[in-house]
Amino acid sequence: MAVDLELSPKQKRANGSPCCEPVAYPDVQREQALRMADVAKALGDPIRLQVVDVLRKHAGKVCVCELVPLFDISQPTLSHHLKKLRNAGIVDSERQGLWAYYYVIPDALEELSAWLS
Amino acid sequence: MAVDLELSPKQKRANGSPCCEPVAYPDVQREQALRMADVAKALGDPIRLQVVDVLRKHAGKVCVCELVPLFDISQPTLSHHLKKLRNAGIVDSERQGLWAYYYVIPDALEELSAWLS
DNA sequence: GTATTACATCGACAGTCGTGAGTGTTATTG
DNA sequence: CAATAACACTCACGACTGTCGATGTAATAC
Repeated sequence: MAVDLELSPKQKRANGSPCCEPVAYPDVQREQALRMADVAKALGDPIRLQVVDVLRKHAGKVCVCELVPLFDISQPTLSHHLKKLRNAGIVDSERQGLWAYYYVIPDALEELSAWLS
Repeated sequence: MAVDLELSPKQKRANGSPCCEPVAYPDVQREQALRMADVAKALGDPIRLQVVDVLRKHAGKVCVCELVPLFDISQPTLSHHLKKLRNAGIVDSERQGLWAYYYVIPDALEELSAWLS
C-alpha cells in the first residue's frame, strides 16, 4: 500500500472548504505500530538498551548476577528493567537453581529493525 | 549507570557451581546508549511511530493539516507528539505562511537502525 | 479594521515511569 | 534445623506521559 501523495500548493481555503487533500493512511497499520512501539518503548531507556546490547553480544544466556555490577543501579531496579524487557517480548529468562539466566528472544527485534532500515 | 570495565568475580559464590560465564561488556557506551534510547523512546508511541512512517514514505515535507485527519487525536495532541519528535532530533519543520511542513531528518534513525541490525 | 484559518502553547487531569529501601521466595550450604 | 545467597516483589516517592479543552499567535481573506 504505497502512499502517493501530491503536495499541492496550499492556499488559505475558502470558508467551509476543506484544508488539504486527504492523505493516504499510514503504511504501518495500527497493530504493527502497536507492536513496534512497544518494543521501541522498552528500548527507550539507556539501561535497558545496554542490557539488551550485552545479551545480544554475548549470544548466550547471561546470569543476572553478572549484569548487576555493570550498572549503577540497585538489584531490584535492574530486576524491574528485566521485567519490562520480558513483558515487551524482547528477552526471556530461565531459572537454574539460585540463578536466573536471561537471553534475547530470537527475532524479537526484527520487525522494528526492518522498519527502520 | 557508568559501565565499569572491571568485571569482578562473584564473591562468596556457592561451592562447586559456578554462577556464570564471563559476560561481554556493553559495546554501546553510555553516550551512544543515551542517544539511541532517546530516539527509541520517541518512537515508543504508536502515533509517533505512524507519523514518522508517513513522513518517511513521502520523502518530502508534509503539512500538519494533512496529518491531523489521519489520527484519532486532537490537533493539540498531535502538535505535542510532533514536538517530541522534534526534540528527539527525528523530525524538523518549516513554516510557510499558515502551514507547517514536517519532514524526517536524514540519518536521524541510522544509529539505532544500525545497532538493531 | 474584523473574521477566519493553521498551528503552538498552556493548564489540568489520571496514568505511568524509574528509582531505592525493604521484604519475600526459593535453592544451596553447613 | 539455621544461615546465606540470588532474585523477584511491594511500597512509596517525585517526575514524566498522553490527552483534551481553552487560549495564544501569526498569517491570510474580506
